Amino acid sequence: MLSMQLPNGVEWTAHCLVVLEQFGSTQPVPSAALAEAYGLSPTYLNKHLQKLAANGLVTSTPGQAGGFALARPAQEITLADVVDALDGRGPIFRCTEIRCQGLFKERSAEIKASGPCRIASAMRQAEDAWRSSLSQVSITDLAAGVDAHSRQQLSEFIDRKHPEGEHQP
Amino acid sequence: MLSMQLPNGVEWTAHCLVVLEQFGSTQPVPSAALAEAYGLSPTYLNKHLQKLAANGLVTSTPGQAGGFALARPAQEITLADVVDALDGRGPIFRCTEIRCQGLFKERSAEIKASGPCRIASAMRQAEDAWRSSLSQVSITDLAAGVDAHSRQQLSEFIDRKHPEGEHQP
DNA sequence: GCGTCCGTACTCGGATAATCTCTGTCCGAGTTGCCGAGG
DNA sequence: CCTCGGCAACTCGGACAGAGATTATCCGAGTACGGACGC
Repeated sequence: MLSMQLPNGVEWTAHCLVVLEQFGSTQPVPSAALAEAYGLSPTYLNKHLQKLAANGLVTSTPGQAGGFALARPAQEITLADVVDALDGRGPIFRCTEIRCQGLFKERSAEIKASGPCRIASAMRQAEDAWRSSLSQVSITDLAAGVDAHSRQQLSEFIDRKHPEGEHQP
Repeated sequence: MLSMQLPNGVEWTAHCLVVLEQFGSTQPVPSAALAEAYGLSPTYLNKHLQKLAANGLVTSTPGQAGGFALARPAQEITLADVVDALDGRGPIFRCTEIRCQGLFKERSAEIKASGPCRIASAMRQAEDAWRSSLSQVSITDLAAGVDAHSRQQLSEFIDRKHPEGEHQP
């Protein structure tokens, strides 16, 4: 038995967003290229990117030479946005108010009037700390950690897929 | 589609620990009584309490008049301990190092040498903030939020199950 | 030579199975307390 | 009256199904580019 963990699509799309940052909002990158670059399942990655598009993080352009591109400046996209988009911003801890059940069913109104459940409060506070930490990390910060060699390698690979205005007889 | 959330056993056992705090480490409380008090599944709650016992949070005494009791002072048991015991202290975010896969498979050593993955670092930092917040809330703090009427109601209910030295012809 | 039309190839997008964790339930092993018999 | 043995009931503990979410995959709808045709 392992433990609670958030969908691994978060990791995938986070890396993809860093790649998209490298190419700006002008040049769309197909999901198939991103998947091939990182050795991921193309269709499944596409599914995750769709969620990001539905939440307004990236724009999707269909047709030839289409793909995904950042919808906003990279500084304005944070890890919290990614998690919210993929995981549905639902609270990690869902209070079912069991303090008002069983023996205490009759007094639920009285109990709730005496104050909020402290367990739920503590959990929410911890979750706020988590989200706050995530919201302070933008795609720009993440991109700064990629070494130059990898960036160049990516650039060449994507440009090979998009012969945008050069060579080839 | 809902969202990632931690097992609801956390909520159950947290409330149960508050009850156990009320009775101290002297008087064991059966899991069946706790389940009936809060209207929960007796066997499933038992399963969760077993995990707490396995992690040294509570002591389990078998036989008649047995049950569960706190293994440590309530101040020394925090919500972080509960989450770790039930959820297996595994990290929420598991980095699979996809930055070293696909195109970059050949250069994995070089990339890892250039520094840790910033996505993983940010995630770990956020998780640390979460754990830190949880570790600052003890069972004592939670017990302070229970109204007196509920405490008395619980005391009467449990004592009725444990006629410890009084009445009955 | 230029504009228009059509075909093709590529993209995203949603609908469809397989796998795994969590949820819930059951029954067995072990221990304690009680009751009766014996000294 | 005290001690010992057996019985019964209750407890925890782990093994056994079911539901839900995540993971993974496939195929269809739509769009933009490229070339061919007609003017």
